Amino acid sequence: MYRTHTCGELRPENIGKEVILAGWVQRVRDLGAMSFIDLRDRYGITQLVADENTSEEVKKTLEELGREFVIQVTGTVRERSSRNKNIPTGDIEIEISGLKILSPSAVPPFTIQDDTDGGDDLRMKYRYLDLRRNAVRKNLELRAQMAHAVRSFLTANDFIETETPVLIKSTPEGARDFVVPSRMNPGEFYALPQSPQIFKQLLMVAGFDKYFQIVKCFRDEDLRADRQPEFTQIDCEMSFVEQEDVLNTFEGLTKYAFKEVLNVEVDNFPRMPYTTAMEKYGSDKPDIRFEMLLNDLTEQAKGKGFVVFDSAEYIGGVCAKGCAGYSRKQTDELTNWVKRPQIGAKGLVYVKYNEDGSLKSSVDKFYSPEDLKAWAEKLQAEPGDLMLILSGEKQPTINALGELRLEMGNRLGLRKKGTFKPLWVIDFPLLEWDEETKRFFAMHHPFTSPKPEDISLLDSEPGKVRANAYDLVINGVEIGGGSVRIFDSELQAKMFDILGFTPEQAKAQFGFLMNAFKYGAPPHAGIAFGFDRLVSLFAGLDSIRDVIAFPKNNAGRDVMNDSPAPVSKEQLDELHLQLVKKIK
RNA sequence: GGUGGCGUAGUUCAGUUGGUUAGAAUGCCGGCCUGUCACGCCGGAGGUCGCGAGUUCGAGUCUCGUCGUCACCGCCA
Repeated sequence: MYRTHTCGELRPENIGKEVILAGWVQRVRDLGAMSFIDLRDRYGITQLVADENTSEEVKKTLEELGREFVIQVTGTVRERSSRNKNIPTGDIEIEISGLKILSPSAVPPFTIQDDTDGGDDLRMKYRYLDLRRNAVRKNLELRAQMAHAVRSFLTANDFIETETPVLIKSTPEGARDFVVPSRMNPGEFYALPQSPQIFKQLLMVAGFDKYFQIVKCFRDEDLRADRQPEFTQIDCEMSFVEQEDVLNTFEGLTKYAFKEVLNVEVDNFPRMPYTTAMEKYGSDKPDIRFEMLLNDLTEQAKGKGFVVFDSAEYIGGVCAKGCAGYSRKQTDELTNWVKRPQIGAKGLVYVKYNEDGSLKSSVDKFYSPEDLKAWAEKLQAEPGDLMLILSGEKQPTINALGELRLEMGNRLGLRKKGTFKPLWVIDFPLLEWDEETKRFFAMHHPFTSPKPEDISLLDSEPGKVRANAYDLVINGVEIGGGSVRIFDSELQAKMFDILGFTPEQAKAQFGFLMNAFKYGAPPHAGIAFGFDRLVSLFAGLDSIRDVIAFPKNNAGRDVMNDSPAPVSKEQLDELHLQLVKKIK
């Protein structure tokens, strides 16, 4: 037996007890005639003590100890003469009678403590050491708790957890696939799934009725703080349901997770049409922790001789509460902020609605106080507020205003981490026009059903057709999305046609699904949550890397094992692969 | 594919207008220390200033390139 207790469990009631502990040396404090050692495992820290009663043999071993040595210690629990209120085991200590080094440690490159001195790069390279730190391990414990909560909720609701293949067929739609060469089938490739989409629909045809899986998905696209090449989804599909059934079920799941894991009660989730989200929040994933809604000023601001506005397709603004006192420096700062290439606005017009009711703007030359008053009314600005106005082409300007709204929300501290405001964004457009290829793409995926009342528009105005598609958004983060699927072969064929597939192409790509639908496909709908994002949201983190045990960097590299890496000539030969040009 | 930030001791950082021998803290090593818990005190070692060119009498500092890393835009049905 390596240990009788963990390093987090001994208390005064154990005093006098003979125990064996094992763990890592957090720190040795050598006071000369006596020494203290903090012994750490994932459960906590227990203080070991050696003094004049300690054997020479133990003392000798003590001298060899360094940080992160793995040791086993035998001893007696005793009361401390000076207690430490900061740790749960702070009332006791272990008087060492036996000490064994199980495994020595090189000096670690950074300190294993909550406020480590290690930078991100270094901690990634030595991820196994970083994971010893409380702060990092706690995120993964939270992740495990959440996975457990999800399983228990969905299992209790009759969902069947089913695994689907990881080696599947590449499809041209959507993100780039990771491809895997097949040794046994020269010149042919598997792809890793971007999601188990088609398989879960087949499970519905199979009559599974309610399916879920916590599953890895893979997308070969450029990364961000909240995007990894491999990530985890809570993937679900249900039969004989309508949109409302799916929304209610997964609203229930989300609330259950909040309650179980964080003990937080969240309000019912509002439903917001996509068009409202775009027009009022400038985003399809609105952060509704604060108001500051976008408002259209095109009508009010046009035709007064200000050439920038007069030539603009759209003029819109937001009202920053209590910011009328902003200095020239602050407004200049905001102007520069919106002019950054990432935001792309040409400039920023501001109107200060002073406490005394007067109005001061950067365009006073063109607008009378009455004009500005009308703006204030539209933006619901009151004395003391600052109105910020952008103009230009409609869509880019709305996007920029949405970004500006979030930035002001940040500056005003309106985006608090512990506050959770989920909502459903619904009625997404079915199709998206791509300028480059001059064709429509499915905004969600090709199996998403149009709203029945919009089906008549499919031929005349495909861009206006709304889908039975929905996203769960929490605090401006897209947590998940899904749709009601098409289960009618004829409608599905029409969709493929609109998406530019010939019947032959459609058959080659999705023939087995269409074939399956011939044998009695139930109406079905589904949803998938980004599990990593959900965990990082619960943890109050901005990067999903912190909730993944071994994440990749933003170039998709694992800096710990230095992958991806070249493979040998023999491996390539076996896979019937030849490199076109030598890299590096 | 693009924009920007960062790269100096094991680590986190400072380094003035381009100017003598590149500093601090922490960690590490040695010594002292009987109640520490961020122990304390004394001493010591530790540097390819990411790499390569260039400008200059002289480059950690300026220029260009390159590599690494982070954030963002494009991209991610």
